[in-house]
Amino acid sequence: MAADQKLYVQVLRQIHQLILDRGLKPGDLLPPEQVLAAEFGVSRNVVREAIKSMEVMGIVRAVAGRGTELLPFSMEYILQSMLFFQVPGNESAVRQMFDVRRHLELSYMRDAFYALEKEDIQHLREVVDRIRVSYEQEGLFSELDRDFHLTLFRPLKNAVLDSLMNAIWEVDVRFQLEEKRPHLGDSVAKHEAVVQALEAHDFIGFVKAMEYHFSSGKYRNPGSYEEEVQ
Amino acid sequence: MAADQKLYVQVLRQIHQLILDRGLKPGDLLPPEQVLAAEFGVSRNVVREAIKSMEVMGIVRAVAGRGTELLPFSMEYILQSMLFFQVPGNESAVRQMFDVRRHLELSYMRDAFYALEKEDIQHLREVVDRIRVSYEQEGLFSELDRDFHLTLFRPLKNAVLDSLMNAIWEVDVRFQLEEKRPHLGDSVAKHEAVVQALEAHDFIGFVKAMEYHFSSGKYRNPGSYEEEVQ
DNA sequence: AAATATTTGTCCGTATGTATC
DNA sequence: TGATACATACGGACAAATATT
Repeated sequence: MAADQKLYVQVLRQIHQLILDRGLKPGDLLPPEQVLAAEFGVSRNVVREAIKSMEVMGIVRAVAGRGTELLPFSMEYILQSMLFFQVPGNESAVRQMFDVRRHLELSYMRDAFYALEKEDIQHLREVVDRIRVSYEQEGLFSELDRDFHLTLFRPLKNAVLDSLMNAIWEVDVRFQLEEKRPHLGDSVAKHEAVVQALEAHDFIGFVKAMEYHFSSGKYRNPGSYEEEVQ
Repeated sequence: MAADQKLYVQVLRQIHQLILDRGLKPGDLLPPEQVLAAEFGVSRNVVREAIKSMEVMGIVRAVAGRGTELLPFSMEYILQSMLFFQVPGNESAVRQMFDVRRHLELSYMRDAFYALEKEDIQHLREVVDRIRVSYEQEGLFSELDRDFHLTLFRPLKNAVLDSLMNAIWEVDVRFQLEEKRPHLGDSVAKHEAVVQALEAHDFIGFVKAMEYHFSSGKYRNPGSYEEEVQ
């Protein structure tokens, strides 16, 4: 019976506590299901439900014949649930995600500008050049675009931010809500402007280019308050 | 055997497809486990594993004797996994979360300012007044603080943003990483400044107050580029 | 109000495929 | 190659919670 909460949730927490107590790190194996079941005094079925739940969250990976392995931090599993909520009538969730992404990028661009190394900028340059000739291949543009934006903010070394943006891009690639194909030339120019500003170490130009990048018909201009404050 | 992927994942997708096909909305009930098991040609255990996975992701809620109900959009379940990754050596994830929250709030504050209604501001005023006398009760301050910030951005009607911030606050309440108790008076002043600016319809004051709010010893000042651009 | 049916919750046992040694 | 350990998957059974009549 559900004394306080469901059994498999309690087991979930007990496993979590066990991870903490034993100081298990990514790559380590959890005790076998049978052992856990015996230790917690529950059936293997309940342990399985708990572990399967952890698996879809990207916390562990269970492989037959080997064991259940702890994985490094990730939030990619967000995609899983996003797909579920992608039912007709709730498609606004995708637009809201894009809105969050736009705000995040514009908000973090300052830190990113100063964190980017030469190699990063060089990589961005290569990506833009490849974008220019990516007209033909289906889906290639999305991948390059994603690479571009993730590279921008990777130097910040914020795993939460990385994972979040990655998840949002995953949604983007699948739903192609932005349909950039029609104005791909436009998009090339926008990315080109960003890279050029970076190569010139021009922060102001970088800010302008980023705001320009997000000012397409699909996106509302987020506005800036620098003309109001001071 | 795992032909392509694990069976419960396939069932997960089949259930998803079923939701789409039948156009199930939040509040609707999924078919019983036995029916699903029969329909998909798998054991009931596998169906349960799939459903439990959906449950921890906040997609459904299974209640004994009633059925499995579809839930409205949410991202609160992120908390579940964040807690797991909170193992020693990875505690930076929490700080990264706070950093993301700070950027989100500062980035969205403009939209929030213009979206806030009178009732919202009134509610904020009440919360601040209650914060002032929340010294004694343990944990009360955190709840009020959370209420304050969520109220700020709720008028934006962005479920993704709401859910995200809610999850981050959940982490905050649990870990109390910011330990505001020592300088609670300081915190009262910061919230007070925000509300006063809102009550006076003073956008610039609002911006200053928000930046002031996030400028404590714990938080790095995110900086602003208005003095550089233009 | 009470009996009955439905549905999830939990357990047990067993067989099989697979990775590791 | 074989043996072992482990996750995978199945089926049946009963309890507990809820809904229905």
